[in-house]
Amino acid sequence: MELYAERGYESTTVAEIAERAGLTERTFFRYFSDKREVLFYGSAALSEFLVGHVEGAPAALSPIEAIVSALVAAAEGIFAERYQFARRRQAIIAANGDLQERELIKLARLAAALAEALRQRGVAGTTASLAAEAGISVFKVSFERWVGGDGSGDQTLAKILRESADELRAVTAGI
Amino acid sequence: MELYAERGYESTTVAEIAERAGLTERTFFRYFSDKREVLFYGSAALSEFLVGHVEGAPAALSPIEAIVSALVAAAEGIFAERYQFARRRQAIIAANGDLQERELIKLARLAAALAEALRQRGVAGTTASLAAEAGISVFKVSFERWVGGDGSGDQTLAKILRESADELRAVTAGI
DNA sequence: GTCTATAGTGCGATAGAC
DNA sequence: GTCTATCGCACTATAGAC
Repeated sequence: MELYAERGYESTTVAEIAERAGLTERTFFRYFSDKREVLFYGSAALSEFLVGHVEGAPAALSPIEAIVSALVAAAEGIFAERYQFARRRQAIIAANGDLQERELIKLARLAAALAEALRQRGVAGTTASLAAEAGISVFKVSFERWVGGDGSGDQTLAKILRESADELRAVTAGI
Repeated sequence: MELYAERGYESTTVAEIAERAGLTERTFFRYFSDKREVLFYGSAALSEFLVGHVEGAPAALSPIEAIVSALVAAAEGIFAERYQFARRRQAIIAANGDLQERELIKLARLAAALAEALRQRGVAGTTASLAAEAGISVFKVSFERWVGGDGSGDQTLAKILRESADELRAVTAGI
């Protein structure tokens, strides 16, 4: 992140990253399948966190409620104390198309994992996919608003998530 | 597409594509910014089609209705007569992660363009983003169901889109 | 059209941990 | 003595500079 922030993602070579880390290039590629992946280290943990919450959600919760409550839990338990980190990381990603692509596929895989967790709760296939995709849409829009703020971080991600979820309901009510 | 289908995306080189097309490698890269882009030739036209429909939609339509009706128009005007092509193309993309990433960023940019078209209609920023993202979610889920069918194509994409949009409304009503 | 930097892979050697 | 992490090196293809 230091190097990507200093000189940009594209003009940073893997050799430079490896050198600063005191390793060889070959070892970098042992840990990270490619040059982008190093920025997405925490995504597996986030996925497990969210899937666990959906699995453990009260049976009374509707599919979309299970998803949104998992997202809110992550906002409070994971993201709340990482505001500055999230802003720095997002600025790097926003500056490069390849990194945006990687971010999008991580979110898509997350949606797929959440849909599968819903199916385990007995939710029908298409319903599960739509609830998960809608939840990720809420997350994307909310996260952008959160890190795109003035830097004070006074609006919590959890609050923005709840507002956006409400607004999605209002928006789709018109179908 | 022939080469990617025959031997897979990864084990096809740009040199081979250029050779079959009777061109040099250098010329391939003049037309396509990278090896993946050649599979996404039509995406600009699709974006213009959808944005045009949203811009020209009756003022009475709600944001989400404007999006869904544009998608249905594309299903009928563009995709309906390209079912086998869509299936072949999607099979190639489904077999490779890099291609999936490119597909996702195309859809994300499409969502951004649709959101912007809604803002031109006077829709508030967050509402526009959520309506566009929700619309693209419906499209993704619907398109997968369409090309993932038994190959008969008896279910039209337009019909699946309408059903999925209805189901999204039902799903989000529970928020 | 020519040339070159860099990402990423395959394979084998080596060193250290337990 | 086995297992695992790092390293060294050769090699290819993409993609960009000129």
